[in-house]
Order: sequence, then structure tokens, then C-alpha cells
Amino acid sequence: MVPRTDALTREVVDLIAAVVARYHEEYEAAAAKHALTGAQAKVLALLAREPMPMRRIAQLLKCEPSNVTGIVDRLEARGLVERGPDPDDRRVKLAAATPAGLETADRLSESLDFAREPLAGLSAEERGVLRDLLQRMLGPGAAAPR
Amino acid sequence: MVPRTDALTREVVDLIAAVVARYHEEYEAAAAKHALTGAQAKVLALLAREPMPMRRIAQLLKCEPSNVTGIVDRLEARGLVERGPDPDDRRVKLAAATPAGLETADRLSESLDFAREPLAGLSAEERGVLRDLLQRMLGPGAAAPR
DNA sequence: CGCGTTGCTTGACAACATGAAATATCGAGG
DNA sequence: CCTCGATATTTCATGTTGTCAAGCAACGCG
Repeated sequence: MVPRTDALTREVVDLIAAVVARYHEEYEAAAAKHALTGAQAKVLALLAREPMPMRRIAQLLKCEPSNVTGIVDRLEARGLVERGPDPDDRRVKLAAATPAGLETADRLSESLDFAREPLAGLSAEERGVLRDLLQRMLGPGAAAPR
Repeated sequence: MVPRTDALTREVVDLIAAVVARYHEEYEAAAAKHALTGAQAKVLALLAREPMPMRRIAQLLKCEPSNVTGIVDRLEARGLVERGPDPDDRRVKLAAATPAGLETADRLSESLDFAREPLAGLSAEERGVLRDLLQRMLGPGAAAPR
């Protein structure tokens, strides 16, 4: 009987699981350094790039809008984020990072570039190969969202 | 000024972030199919391989033992897991999957082999290269825990 | 035996997550 | 203009995950 999944594929899947675990660990640790949770760090990073409606945050986080309300509440309570009106639609609230929020986001992004250190062990050529393989693995819709 | 992180590395970091996001999505979705949360699925998968003390589950999940108590409670309430005594140490409780738990874990693992499909687009040779690169990226302590 | 350590649970609490219901606004059709 | 369905956000209830501190039972060493 042919195994549904061959040994090599399984090995790669396990390695990916290890990468995922490691990524999370480092992400949470980096966020914690600034007294943020992972979810808060994600939202702050988004808003540091560009203000956006609550609804859009929920879409990017793939969660319910009612959840975003709480996360932004907590960021706002700490002065890292502000809610403002959308001039074009009074239903919408635009969340935006405050100057303090931008500053925190900056310091955060320095810590949370996971794999900068791990990747250092790879030559530029190898990083290129890795990029191509990951891109093909993720398929066509893998425009990097930075 | 030399950028702290070059464009290629940043690209790879973004791709890894995308892989992590995708992995999570699919993992949660697979777990939800069996009315399990991600954490419950992880614990069940561990116990399907081998019974183990609560303490060890906490170590593998990198969380507090008191947290594991709740997760195992919920799995036990659904008859997927059982707590038994450790013959060698009466402080220890060995958690083990029940037959129903094993069955659920089996069906689960079929859904949650992330990247089996994505990896299909890669040749065996390419998967080998990917494995080597990921291994080197993760460093020496990357023994696959399956 | 006595005592520090270990394994697990309990309780209080915060964050995250979902779903349903309430409110306000928008936009299209009559 | 007015109604009515759709959309954006919030609030509330509820459940799961996570932490930490405290408690209890059992271990094992001196």
C-alpha cells in the first residue's frame, strides 16, 4: 500500500510546524517586551502603516468585528491608538496609531523580525531559493502583505 | 546607510509570516470540523501517540500546568481522554486517549496535514531542498517531534 | 521522622473569540 | 421625501485559553 503521505513530505510538514511554533514564541515574546499581547501587536503594526476602519482590521485578522472593538479599546486606553470619524461615512470609525503608537510599533518591529537571526545562517543564494520555494508553496495569492 | 535587514531577508520573513498564518487557519479549521479547538486538537494529537503526565503536556505546549488541567477536563468531559494513575508516582496523573479519542485523532490528522496539498506542487527534489533549508534555519535543536 | 520539592488542581482574573441583538447610518426604489 | 434592506460598530452573554498564587498530596533525602 502506498502511504498517503510520503516520509519526505511528512518531514517537511513537521519542520513547518516547528517554524510556526518558533515564530509564535518569538512574536509573543517580542510583544510582551512592550507590554502588548500578540493580538494587540498585530493591530498596532497594521495601524502603524495606515489608518483603517474597524471592519478592515477584522478582515485582516480574520476575526469578528466585535472582537476588534475590545482590542482597539485596550490600545486606545493606553494612548497608542485613536478612533476618528470617517469623513465619507459616518458609520465608520477610522482607527489610527498615535505618535506614541507609532513609536512603539517601530521599536516592536525591530524585535519581531523573526528569522532575521535564523536566516543569517543562510547565504543570499539559499535565501533566494527558500523564497522561491515558499512562494510556490503558498501559491499564486501570496503577495507579501507588508 | 546599510539597511539593517536586506530586501531579500525581509521578503523571506514575510513569506514565513504568510505560511504561519495559513498554517493556523487550516489547523483551526480542521480542528473545528471535529468540534475541537486548536489547543484541544494539539493535546489530543499528543495523547494519541502516547499517554503522558499532565506536566509533560504543559512542557510540550509551553504553557502553565494549570492551563492543561482545563483543556484535559474538557476533552475528558467529551470522552476523548481519560486520566489514570501513574503506578510509579501517585502524584502523577497519566492522560491517555480513549478509543473514541484515538478515532477522532485519526480522522483529525488526515485533515490537518497542512501543506500536503501545497507541497504537492513541489517535486521530491525541491521538497528535499526545502527540508534542508528549514532544518538549517531552525538550527541544531530541530528534531522533528512526531 | 521532618521538610523541601514536585505534580496537579483550584480560584481569581485578563484577553481573545464568537454570536446575537441594539444603534446609527447609508443607499436604492418607490 | 420615505421606507427598507444592508452595513459599521458596539454591547452583552458566554466559552476557551492563558497567567499567577495558593493549596494539597505524595515523593525522597537527610
